[in-house]
Amino acid sequence: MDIKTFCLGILSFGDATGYEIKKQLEGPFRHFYDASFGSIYPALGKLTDAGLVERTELAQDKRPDKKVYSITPAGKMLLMDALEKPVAEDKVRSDFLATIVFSELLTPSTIDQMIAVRIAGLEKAIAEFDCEQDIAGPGAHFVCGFGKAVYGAAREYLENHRHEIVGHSLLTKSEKVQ
Amino acid sequence: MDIKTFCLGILSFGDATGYEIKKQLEGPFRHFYDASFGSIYPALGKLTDAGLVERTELAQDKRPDKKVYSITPAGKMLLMDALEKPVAEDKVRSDFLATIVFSELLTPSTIDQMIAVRIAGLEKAIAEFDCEQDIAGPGAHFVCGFGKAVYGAAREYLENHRHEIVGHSLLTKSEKVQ
DNA sequence: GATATCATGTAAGGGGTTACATGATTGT
DNA sequence: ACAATCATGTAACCCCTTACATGATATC
Repeated sequence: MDIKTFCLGILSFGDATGYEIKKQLEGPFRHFYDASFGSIYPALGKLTDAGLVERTELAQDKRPDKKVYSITPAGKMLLMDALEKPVAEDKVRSDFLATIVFSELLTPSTIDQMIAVRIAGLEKAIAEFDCEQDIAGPGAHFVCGFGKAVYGAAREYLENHRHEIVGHSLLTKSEKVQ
Repeated sequence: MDIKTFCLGILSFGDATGYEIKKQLEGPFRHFYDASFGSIYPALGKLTDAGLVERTELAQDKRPDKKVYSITPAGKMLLMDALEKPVAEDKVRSDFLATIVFSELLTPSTIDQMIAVRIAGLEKAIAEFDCEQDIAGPGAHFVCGFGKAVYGAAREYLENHRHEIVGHSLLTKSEKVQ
């Protein structure tokens, strides 16, 4: 899903500024979709040019004018068509797992700490999926439940199996280079 | 983890050609790390220039010369240093979940089919994690177990909760645009 | 006094994919 | 016949992030 479609989706829940769309991506959703200002603002500009959203400028004191975007009927039609199409496969990039594959080259304490950090990160993410977020509705609820289930399983696996990976090698770095 | 480090990691298990490195990324590992020829070949060139790997050309009949790469001691040192550094957070991009967030705009049958496709994809991935792969060792085994646990939890969640998301809206598209 | 929040936007750069170029052999 | 496998490499392109530019107000 490109950033334009995502913005249309957020705007289908109600009017928002670029800044507010970005804030959505700091909640639980950031765990499976992310974007920066550098892609959000240009996307909103293009959507406006295409007549898929409308822009209302609100003058503000001592701040840039707030630009509130709302989806147009044409935008909503296009959004629904886009959502109907088969979705691309999920893409995961895990430096953590890639490092684990090569973990024979690491010291046990490094691996152990890496896993501890990862468990902490998973717990933080699970807590985020638990919180109330701006966009409610059955879709967001389902997704948060999914996140909790999957990240919970990841944490559990790490806790139950970390002993299998830590301590497989006790060589020092200079010995390993041989 | 950049592609150069990944190539060094694969080569730490044994010599390989660019083609063979790419093949590794068609097994279970592709679910958390991917790269194309367009990034692998240039990476191997740079690693060779930097003296981190060595290239042996094997002439072949009716085919481009096979170029077998092997990691040098300097390369192994650099790899171990790179692996020791704190890893970046996992990055997930799920058009599937993003679409679910906006699923109020979809017909129940579309959602239902999307979930069915996703479950099938997860089952295929789980089977891949189950197979024997070229790179064995405790790291790869741990990672495959992780994949099975996490993807299994995802499949289970979808099976147990799909009824909560399907059928929340029975409006036709023209009604929804209103 | 420093950091966070609010609020928008641009430009350079990075990391990657896709498509192209080449071409025999083997399996369906 | 057609697709897949083997085998390498380049170049254009794309999308996105990072950093920059601007600046008041509120919080710690």
